[in-house]
Amino acid sequence: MSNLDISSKFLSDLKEQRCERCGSKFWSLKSKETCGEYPCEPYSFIGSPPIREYDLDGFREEFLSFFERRGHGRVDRRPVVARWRDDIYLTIASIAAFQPHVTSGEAKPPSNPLTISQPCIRMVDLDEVGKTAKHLTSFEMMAHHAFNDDERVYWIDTTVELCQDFLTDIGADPKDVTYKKEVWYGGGNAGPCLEVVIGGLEVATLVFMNMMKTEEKGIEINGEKYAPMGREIVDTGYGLERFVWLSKGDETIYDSVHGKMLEFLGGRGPEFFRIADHAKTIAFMLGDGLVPSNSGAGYLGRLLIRRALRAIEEARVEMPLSELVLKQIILSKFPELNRDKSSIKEMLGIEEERYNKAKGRGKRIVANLIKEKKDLQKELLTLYDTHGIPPELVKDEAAKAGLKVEIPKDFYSRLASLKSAKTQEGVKKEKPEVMSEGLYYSPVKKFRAKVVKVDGTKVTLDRTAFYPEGGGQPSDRGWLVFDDEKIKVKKVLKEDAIIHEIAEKTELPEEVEGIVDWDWRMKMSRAHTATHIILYSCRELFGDHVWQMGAQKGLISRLDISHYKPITDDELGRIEEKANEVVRKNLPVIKKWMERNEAERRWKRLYQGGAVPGGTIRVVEIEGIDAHACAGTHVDGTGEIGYIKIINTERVQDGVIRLNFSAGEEGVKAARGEARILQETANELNTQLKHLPKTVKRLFDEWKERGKELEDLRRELVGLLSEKLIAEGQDYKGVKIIRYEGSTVDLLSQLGEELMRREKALCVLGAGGRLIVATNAGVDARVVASVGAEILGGSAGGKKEFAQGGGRRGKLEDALARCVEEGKRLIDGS
RNA sequence: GGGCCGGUAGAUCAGUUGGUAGAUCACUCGCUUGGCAUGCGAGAGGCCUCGGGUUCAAAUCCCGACCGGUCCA
Repeated sequence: MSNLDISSKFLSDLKEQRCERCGSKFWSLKSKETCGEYPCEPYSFIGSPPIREYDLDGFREEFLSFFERRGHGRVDRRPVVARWRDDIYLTIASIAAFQPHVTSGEAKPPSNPLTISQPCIRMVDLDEVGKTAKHLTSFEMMAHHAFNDDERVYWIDTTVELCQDFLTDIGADPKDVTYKKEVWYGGGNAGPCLEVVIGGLEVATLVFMNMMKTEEKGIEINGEKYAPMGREIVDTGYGLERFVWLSKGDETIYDSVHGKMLEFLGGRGPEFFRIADHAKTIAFMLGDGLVPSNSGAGYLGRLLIRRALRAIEEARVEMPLSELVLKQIILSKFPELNRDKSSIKEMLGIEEERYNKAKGRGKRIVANLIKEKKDLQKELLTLYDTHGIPPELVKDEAAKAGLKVEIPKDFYSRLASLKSAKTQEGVKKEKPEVMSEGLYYSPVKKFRAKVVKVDGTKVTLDRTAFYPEGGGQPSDRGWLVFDDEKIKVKKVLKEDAIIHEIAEKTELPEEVEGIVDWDWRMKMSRAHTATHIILYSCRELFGDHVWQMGAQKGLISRLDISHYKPITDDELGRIEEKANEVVRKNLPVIKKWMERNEAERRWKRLYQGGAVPGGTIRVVEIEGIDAHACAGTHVDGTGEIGYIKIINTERVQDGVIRLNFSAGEEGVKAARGEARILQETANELNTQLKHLPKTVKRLFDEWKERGKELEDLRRELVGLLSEKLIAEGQDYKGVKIIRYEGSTVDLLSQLGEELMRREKALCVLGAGGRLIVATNAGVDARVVASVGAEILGGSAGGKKEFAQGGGRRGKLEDALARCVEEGKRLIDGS
């Protein structure tokens, strides 16, 4: 039997049949011509529901308690933002909550078997929402999972029986149920599956995961190869919303699921369906701490928000998006979504404002293009790609100007192909096992170790107290000591093993002594613990949407947090104060290894630094504050940090703010450095530190005032000079020849201008290494200026009536004389 | 994480092959009117984001930083 076959005692009691329409294999109690699923068969449940009527909360509880009674442990939902994964942004299925660590066998499941109702978000069908009767961007996937390892829980038989029992339990006629065989794959796993169909609607999928992706020989599914993984996992998915729809028999799933919301919106139809759907998905995203952004997971949030705003416009609903999202939060009855309500409201307000601005900007850009008579048709793609202007808007604006623009049917797919050509290969995975024994989590400053391997300057030891680079923490430094030698360890990396990079190539004895640069280590440890503290301070101040988005420790460290607006100077001060308060309390910092699922149960905000490998994870807890999954080195009490100085903040992306800071003596140094710069500035201006801002403002104002005065004076001088120069200038064949050496080019150009207004003249003006030729006598000023500039060792150019030039050598006086000569020659010739 | 745009007056934007920084709206003052909408005239308002380079000369060209917009995964 192949890994893709299904056999079950339960199914053998049913009739095995083949669909006349689509050809797929299926089982059911009674004989049927088709597999029963739409479009082979129409939705027969509409108007005549085949099960008892339920609402969302009622059905969810019915499901979970049914499986609880059948020995399944009930497990809390995970957030829709999949922070424990580095391959997906959003939770797209219930099994995603247990991938990859539980499915791979590394970590124990929180319960086995278990049942869960997991809110999921899928963006793939975004365009279908509202257009069809059944597509949603967010839904709850209810499931019963069994992980068959050393002990066998259950496999195909029990799964199908449980399913059938449950369906009967909620009032379905067993004869109405068909099980259709398919092949399932996703998230690196694959296996056969049964689609459970009632009334034409697929309400559940029972997946029997028994294979995983492989590079070697295997069965090919959708272009990828899969081989048996030696573990069997029951992965079921029951669509909560679909069951509720089935139970009500409404025309669309939106009527059944979003009835109250549609009432609140006061309308029905594709736009209203879309608003209801998107508002709920946004509620889950933001409620689970996603901050809208121009990149990363946050972009998916913004995308949905913009779609929702467009739908609101189309439906002419006169309500701000934030109100609709908050309404969905209330209707969904998930209390945890409510926690950061004021931030959610504010974020949506900001996003709405941003959208309106972008729209206004879009209109102006299109208007400009129309004015320039550009081919809008050709610009559609660029306009959307670089400015985010939807083609519909271009069409509307063009229509207002009486122009016709056609939106190509394949617009979005063309855009996609434009992109996919550029997408790069995925990042390769690292994380091999550590071969050397790591001593770096104990306070070991000196150790003896055997030399295992030397490859140039790369040394591997059987044990080491050097912390290897990782988790945003730079590696330890130190020395290897043997005989009479002491060699510097520059860097330590974790590759196959822990590699020590030493300063020079050398012969090493069998055994060496390692000395860790403890001063450096302590600096890094202080910085690392400080990072955790600052993150906590930010969350306390701003709210639950604050997560760590990245960090790098060093003498100057940085912490990136998710937050939707810039941090003010005042807030920065408060973060710093709060962080130092934690330092002063000298709270214990507890590090311990824990089973992943136990740690996850205990702390909800473990994964700040991103996905963490392994079934056992290291947890760093600052007592009474917070705990993170973290592999870095830390101080034992927050008091050891001494002092935290936040240097500044910067915006990394929309929704991500970077805080630069220093800890301990480095913090003091940073603070003193700032003070010194200020003091030097004050000294330079000959003022006291406290008067610095006032003085700088006064000086800057004065400087501007001086500029204006200078301009006035120049104007007066130009008036006087031009009179004088005209009087003194010599006449040459009806052209006044004026030659003058002045102080600045600015003055001379104005002077030239003025003289042109007053006289028919040839003006040759010079200042420093530069000269200006202005004339209205019909000769080319550029030629005249070039001749002069040549003498100065440079060149000249400009307009026919007004040229400039200059150089670095030679005498200005000679150049001017030569210009006059050349000017006269040209006048002769004209 | 990657790509594409942009940064000039309070706002929106022009700025020709490098050669004297502009328009429109808003603002201030004056005139027009019984008053308002308006109309006419004048004026004020610019480290052209910052730093470096090329050049006789950079808002303009090159490199870098900072800030902003936008699309995709």
